[in-house]
Amino acid sequence: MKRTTEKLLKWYAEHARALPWRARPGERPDPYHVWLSEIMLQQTTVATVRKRFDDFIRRWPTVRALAEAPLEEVMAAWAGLGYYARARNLHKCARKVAHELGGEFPSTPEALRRLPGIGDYTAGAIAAIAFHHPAVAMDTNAERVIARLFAVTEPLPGCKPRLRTLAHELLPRHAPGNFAQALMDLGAIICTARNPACGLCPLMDDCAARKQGLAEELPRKQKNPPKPHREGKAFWIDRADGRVLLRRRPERGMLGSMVEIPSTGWDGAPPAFAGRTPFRLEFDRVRPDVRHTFTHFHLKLALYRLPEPLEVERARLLPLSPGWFWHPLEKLDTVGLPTVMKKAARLFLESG
DNA sequence: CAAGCGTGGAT
DNA sequence: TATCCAAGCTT
Repeated sequence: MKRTTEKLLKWYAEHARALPWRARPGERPDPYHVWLSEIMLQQTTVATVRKRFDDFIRRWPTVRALAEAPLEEVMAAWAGLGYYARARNLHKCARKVAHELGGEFPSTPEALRRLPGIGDYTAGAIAAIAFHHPAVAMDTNAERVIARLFAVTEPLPGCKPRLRTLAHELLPRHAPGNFAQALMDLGAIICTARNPACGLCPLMDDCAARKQGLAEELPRKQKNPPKPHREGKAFWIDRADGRVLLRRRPERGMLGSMVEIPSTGWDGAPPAFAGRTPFRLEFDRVRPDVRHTFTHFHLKLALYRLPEPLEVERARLLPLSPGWFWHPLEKLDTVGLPTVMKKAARLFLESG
């Protein structure tokens, strides 16, 4: 085994973070736990996942239990975590494992890779961590550590194949799981994107970037394009019996399969209702506006509410499209609103 | 294969 | 306020 790898594993043995989805020393990790945590952690901070992982495990202790759950419940449980395609794929994947694979996750990267929501990184991570399969798991941490260790100056994503090859040369076949997690912990604690703590790094003597004074600027990558500003309107249509009109968004696109307060315009799509406002009703403006930033644009959402709640008999006459539904206000917390809609709902409730 | 896809925290 | 970043995947 390479000396660098030995140093890394020794450091990990002493400094590994204790995380809810990690097995205790000597115990076998549960592939279901590893899989769920890896999906949650895609582009999401450890701090955020820490708060949500246990909720899922408690509610659905096994992949079979998760497969039995209605999609709507899984989406609601995922609300606030973002990148909602992950939740749809999580559910699809659970059903596939439960119904086509006998409830057992595959153990090779190739087989894992065929499951929904599992790409190259996640396949490698599950195989290495849960099944001790000799695979590398190239996430942004691993890429950053390796790029610095070998002073790879070619920018991402072009250098990805080279980084993978270099990582593979360090991979200890007897401890692929610890190697993967060691790279991630080192990247998260020491070899951080900004202000790396090179003075504390167990690999400082081996690091080519440090020797060349390049650590902070590697890996190189293109700048993100600026985010445009968009605007939209959301409508609070409540009923005298304490229900509010909501709708489930289509599966494809922004906030796919999530519940929203009827709104229009902000994603560039035409409104789902005819006329300027839903059902040509009259509305009062509610202040302030909601401001929210998505992956690729800033949103300013103007809020409108009815002057008075609709009488139930009159509300029944509204021609609701499929996907629209009256929801009890006291259960608003459990319906699973995405964050932008949670912000809007809060302002509506405070205004009424 | 470049673009689309959430959110919260740090700077 | 603006920008970047965080255990990426899909089309």
